[in-house]
Amino acid sequence: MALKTEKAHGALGRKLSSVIKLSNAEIDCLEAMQKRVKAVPEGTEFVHDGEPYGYSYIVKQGWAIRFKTLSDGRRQILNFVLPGDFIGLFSPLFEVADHSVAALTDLELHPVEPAFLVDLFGNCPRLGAAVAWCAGRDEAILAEQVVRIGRRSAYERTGHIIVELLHRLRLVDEAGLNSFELPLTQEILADTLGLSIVHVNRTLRRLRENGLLRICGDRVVIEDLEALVSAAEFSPHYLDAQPLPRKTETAISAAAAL
Amino acid sequence: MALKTEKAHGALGRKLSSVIKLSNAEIDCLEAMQKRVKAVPEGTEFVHDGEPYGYSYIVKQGWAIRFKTLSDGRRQILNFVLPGDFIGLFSPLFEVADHSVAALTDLELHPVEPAFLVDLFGNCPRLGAAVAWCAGRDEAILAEQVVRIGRRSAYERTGHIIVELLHRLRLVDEAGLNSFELPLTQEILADTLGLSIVHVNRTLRRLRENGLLRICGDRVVIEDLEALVSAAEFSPHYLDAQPLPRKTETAISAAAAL
DNA sequence: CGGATCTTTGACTACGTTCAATTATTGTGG
DNA sequence: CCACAATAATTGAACGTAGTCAAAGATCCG
Repeated sequence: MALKTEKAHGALGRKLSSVIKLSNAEIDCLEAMQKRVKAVPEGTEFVHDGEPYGYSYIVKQGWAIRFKTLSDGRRQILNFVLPGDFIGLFSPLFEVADHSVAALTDLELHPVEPAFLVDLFGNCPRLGAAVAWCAGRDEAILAEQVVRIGRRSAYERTGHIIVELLHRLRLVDEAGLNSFELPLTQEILADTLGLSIVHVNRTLRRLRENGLLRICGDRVVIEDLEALVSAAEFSPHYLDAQPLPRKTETAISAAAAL
Repeated sequence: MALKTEKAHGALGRKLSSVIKLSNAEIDCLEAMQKRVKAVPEGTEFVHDGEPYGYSYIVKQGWAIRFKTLSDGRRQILNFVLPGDFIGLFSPLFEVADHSVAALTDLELHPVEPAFLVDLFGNCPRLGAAVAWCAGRDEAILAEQVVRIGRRSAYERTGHIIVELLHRLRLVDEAGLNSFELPLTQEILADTLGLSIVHVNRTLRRLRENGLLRICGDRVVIEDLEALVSAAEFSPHYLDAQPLPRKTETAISAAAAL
């Protein structure tokens, strides 16, 4: 069973490892949760606002967007869904989806049964807590998206999201030290940042001219991370990625012992 | 025990009743969760961004805001916290808070022990599911906030949040048919909607002149709800407030039986 | 009553949008 | 492998929504 301690167990495993030290039983459980694989081709909208959500998913590989569309076509992207992220974790609790989800790249998903999640909290409470941590972190990311759009300038917004993506991708081993694959058009970036395409283009140019970052093809290269962090006033603490507080760990273990 | 079916059990009870039919055992549990009461005077910031969160709370009475502040003083309010809402439900899972919370009015809170929440899912899974539903709904509200700020005009934004508040307050019996108490200055509204105070003022005037709504003192009166909903392109489905899907109910009951 | 906070309005500014056209880039079929 | 269509990126010019600055009323509250 030595293999089980060998890292991996997917992007989700890497993410959760930053929060709890996974036991063998928990690794088994995590693997059971990621048995099935479903492929979704690039461009597919596979969750539709206002329609039943269907499954919860874990993203094994690829990028997706959660978004809403207004009647006149305006679109707002809520956030990016990256490897190791959940999609629709709470969806079994709702009649219909409150947003749509589409694949930005070819996707590989692990469908997760609602019943499996329910059992998780009973059978594997530390893992359940770690999954709840994911939900809390996703909400923190969404909260930061509100601040980004509501109170930051276009220049700050654009820099800020790039640094956020760097941090999130690093956590699942999908980013280099200061560069990563960015499978986004400027239109997608615009709909994420609440800007027009034209203005995103001009803002990226400014960031490039100032020597902060460069986008070539599908790749971002951060030329001066320190300056970028400072220009965007980026603080990573909302992304957490630290072990659960000890108090909480003990409370969970106590509950498990009952 | 007839009294237990008599409605009430606080704003949270009213909210959860729309999702699950509460059994007597669940009502007992809900009451146990709301034994302690803590008063917080108007204006107090009682959760601080970057500092340990402390407790989770249930709001018994009053309004609060969750917000973030940038270094130069710009502030963005994430959302309003109303009676029956949770504050910091996930906070035990994080080292520090990713936002601040302040009382807009005098507040009465029920502090909730993390351990209590952990036990909840084991002892009272339907109630646990209902609490999870609250978390999912809060995320949906935050998602709508992103769309509001990112892709709606000032006029739409302002109308939209008023209708949202009407719906949310109705669910906990805090709103009349088309009016409610609104303990907000225009500055608070501005920081919520990502606008300047001056522009909020002008936008409210336009809404008034168009006969959609009127704010007098601490009260909003919606003069023409239909027109307001249409102008703001408001769709209430993200606020859900429907019974849990049957499939999910059965999955939860099955887990409980083990 | 008087200070503080909040609201309201005007004038000016600016950040970001819209419209339009040009130039890559990408993907596809002949 | 190239031609062509489609998509994406880039740039310019004009416009408009919303921000800033400033000052005058209104309201609240001790």
